[in-house]
Amino acid sequence: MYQQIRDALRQQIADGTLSAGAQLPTEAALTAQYDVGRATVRQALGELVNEGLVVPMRPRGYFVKERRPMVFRPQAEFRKRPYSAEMDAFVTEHSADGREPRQLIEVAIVEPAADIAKRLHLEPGELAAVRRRIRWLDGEPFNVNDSYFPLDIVRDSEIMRPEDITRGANEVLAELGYRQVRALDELYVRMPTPDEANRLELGPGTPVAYHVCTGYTADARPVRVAVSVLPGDRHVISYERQWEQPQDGAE
Amino acid sequence: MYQQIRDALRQQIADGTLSAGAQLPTEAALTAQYDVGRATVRQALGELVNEGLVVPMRPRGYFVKERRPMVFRPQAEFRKRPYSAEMDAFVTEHSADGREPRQLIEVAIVEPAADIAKRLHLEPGELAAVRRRIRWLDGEPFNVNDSYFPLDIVRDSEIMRPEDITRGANEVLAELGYRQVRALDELYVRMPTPDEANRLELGPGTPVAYHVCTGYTADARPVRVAVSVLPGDRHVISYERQWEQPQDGAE
DNA sequence: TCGTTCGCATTGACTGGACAATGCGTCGTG
DNA sequence: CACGACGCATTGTCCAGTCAATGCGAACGA
Repeated sequence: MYQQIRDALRQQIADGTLSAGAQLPTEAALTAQYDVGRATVRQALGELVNEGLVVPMRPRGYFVKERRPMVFRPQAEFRKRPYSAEMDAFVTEHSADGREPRQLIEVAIVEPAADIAKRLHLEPGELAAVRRRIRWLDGEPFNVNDSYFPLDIVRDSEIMRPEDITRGANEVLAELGYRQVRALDELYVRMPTPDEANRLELGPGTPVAYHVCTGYTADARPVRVAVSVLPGDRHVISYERQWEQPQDGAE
Repeated sequence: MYQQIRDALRQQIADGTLSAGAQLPTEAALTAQYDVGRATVRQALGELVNEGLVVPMRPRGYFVKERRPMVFRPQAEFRKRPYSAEMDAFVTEHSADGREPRQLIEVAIVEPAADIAKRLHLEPGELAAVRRRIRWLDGEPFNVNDSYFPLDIVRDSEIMRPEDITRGANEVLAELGYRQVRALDELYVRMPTPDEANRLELGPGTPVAYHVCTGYTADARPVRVAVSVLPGDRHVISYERQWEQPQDGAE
């Protein structure tokens, strides 16, 4: 059965017989080795592909996938440096040293999708400004990040210009009188839409994290919704938490 | 081609022609409708299954998958009640009212896997206690959560007993003199291993979040590593963040 | 009326083929 | 030596069929 072939190959990948980047036997070789039809071999290989373990490089053969995750730290927006030694070590361990970053920023005025509008407390028809950003690393797309702002508060501000804002869009918002003091993060885990798979060049078997961050001012007004799509094989999402002495425990 | 069939069905799911829980046309119906071989239809349906959009309920047919995510809030361990009104609203929106929870706890002494041992600063061969917990909701497995503790600090404590600790394992740790003041969270997004897929009854096309939380005492000693496996179709992971007035912005 | 058995529609697994698409290397040519 | 054309190995797509597994409902029997 195809499960035997699949499990045998998976075992070889797990125990290192087939190391990262190595080529698997060809379909023809497996067909001969196990004496089955080609469809059976293809089903076995297909499942490994969907598990994200191997990648077909047509027409060169199947290869064991490599994984080099980079740290994605939502808290970095407002706290550049980690405050604990553990996080420091963790970030440097997964650093992008030697890889060449690139990004493209694009600004538009849109009527946001229903879920975005709801988080920004916008009525149907109200407009928002969106800064769309795509990031590359070594020429490969890494993640996309769209930040939405209510149009009436950022109109004519620096945020509408598609250049990199070195001091940060959040700082510009603060200068406009909308300093964020709180944020709510949501993380959804799912398979990518076909559109996302195209833009991020995702192979099958690569899930994504869909990260939505809503930032609030001191008077509880939402002024920013940042939506990120993070391919699972290229990211580790990380948070650091700290609390004061009298803690109320709960399992 | 199979892509046309796949895209047509996906469109019908997206625009509501096929609503959540509805049955898709059978393979035979699609074969006739598009005048193609059955393998072609199966490939189209297979891709939709791998995207997590439809579920095959053999032998009744294919059905549109339903998604009812529940909030997973890592911060709840140390802060039972959300501190912002937004989080309050968000949690109640995705509440589990009317669904029946159940859990099973199991305690063991193990030599932890290398990645766990590293986070706990254990030498190879040193032992750890692990509290393994599986949670169900309405009789369906929901998530698994394994908490590791260095054996030498929890030996003979309440943590070694496989009962529910109402005041929380963290509180017990604190009573033993190991109060946690900091934690580092890591989130990996990937497809489940075959073992995870079995234990959590995951269909194909369901990715998981792999959540690792390491808790530290005031003198930076790691005393607890909690590993959770969260099926993507049943969870939203959520954090709330707050910061003090002088913020250092960074885009 | 209730319980059991059986048929049937449907998907799962598989065969053994065919032709198309594609990247790479080789060979030949200018 | 450089460049282009070609062949080839390999995967992608597809066909037409067979047999097995399975859950549901209908028919049947007590």
